[in-house]
Amino acid sequence: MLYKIIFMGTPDLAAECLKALASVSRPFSPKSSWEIIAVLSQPDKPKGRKLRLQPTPVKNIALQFGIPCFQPEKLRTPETLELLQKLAPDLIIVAAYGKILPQPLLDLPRYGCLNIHTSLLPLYRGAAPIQWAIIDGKSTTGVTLMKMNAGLDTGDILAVSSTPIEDKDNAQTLHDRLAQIGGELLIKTLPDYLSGNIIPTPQSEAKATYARKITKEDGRIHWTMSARQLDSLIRGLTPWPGTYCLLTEGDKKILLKILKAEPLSLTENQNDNYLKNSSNTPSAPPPGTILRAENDELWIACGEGILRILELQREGKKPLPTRQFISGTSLTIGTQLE
RNA sequence: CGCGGGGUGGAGCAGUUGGUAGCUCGCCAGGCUCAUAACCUGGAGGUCAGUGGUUCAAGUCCAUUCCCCGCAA
Repeated sequence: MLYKIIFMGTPDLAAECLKALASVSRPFSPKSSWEIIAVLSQPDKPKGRKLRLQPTPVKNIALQFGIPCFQPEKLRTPETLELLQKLAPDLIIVAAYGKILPQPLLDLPRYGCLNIHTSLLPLYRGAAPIQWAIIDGKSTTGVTLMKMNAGLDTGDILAVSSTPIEDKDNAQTLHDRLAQIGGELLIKTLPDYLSGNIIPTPQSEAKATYARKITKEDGRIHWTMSARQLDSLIRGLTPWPGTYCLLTEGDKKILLKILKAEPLSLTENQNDNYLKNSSNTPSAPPPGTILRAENDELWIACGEGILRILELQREGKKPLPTRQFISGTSLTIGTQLE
């Protein structure tokens, strides 16, 4: 039996899964194997400073493996549906495609449509599960393979694979790991699914949470948050869209990106002492105050605790480690960031 | 031609109306110290991104090329 598969996806994560899937060429049982007969990806979009058109990561992989790649503007057209009907897939696999699949498409393949989602469903349904898991300070996340239905990431679960979120993980490192795990989970689960050895498990609606899309505004640092929360926020939004605050310089406010930081690990007591001693005011300095700026140490007062900045970037300039940033910029203790 | 910032010793920056190129680090040597990533003294290291032009004189003004980055996507 040769299973004809259509793969739908767009960004790096999907490209990694496609690569895994396409690399397994040998039959998974004496009489069975699969073939990716076509790939669907979003239309190329302008990127970069010059707004040049660039192929999607999935398209690149498709080209590399010589798989036909289609990039329809819309799925809900007779033409697109007809195209897919002619391809007559036995199975469709979707990974971060970027569009909702209409019901006729979900019903088209004999084995349905499977989706790879980078969270432990029913947690973090939606667009940005990786980021939100980090931002929320979760200790574990993972990848879920599920059978798609009309809802948003609401389908029955076929398999999961989990991974711990390390203190040093950011959205990039976690993404890369989940992409690899996702690919492995896919090629490991698919044979069992196709031979009917897996019974899909419904998700618990009561436990479901939603991971809404990230915007640039989410990267605005609010110093009233705790140092720990800000650390999670920074890691969750790295490398995109990044976090930033504003520094007043003369009569201008310049954008300051915070690329890397960590909560200062002092005891509560030391913390309090520093907060009191470093300020001219009798009470603790308000959140956003620079408490220390020398060598590798750049300390900012937060709503709770102190954030130690490790790497930052001012607008128009390159990213710099704290030490080098300080050597060229005069940062006065007591200055307020906003 | 989407808007904007910038390319100055090894790193990061300053350089005012054109007139001897500075600062914070780093590096090298010496000193202080029980010791040091701390402190003191001295030192090396730059055809100021490239090219052309204006001028008695250009890092600075004009033109142009290359490269980096923020916004926007």
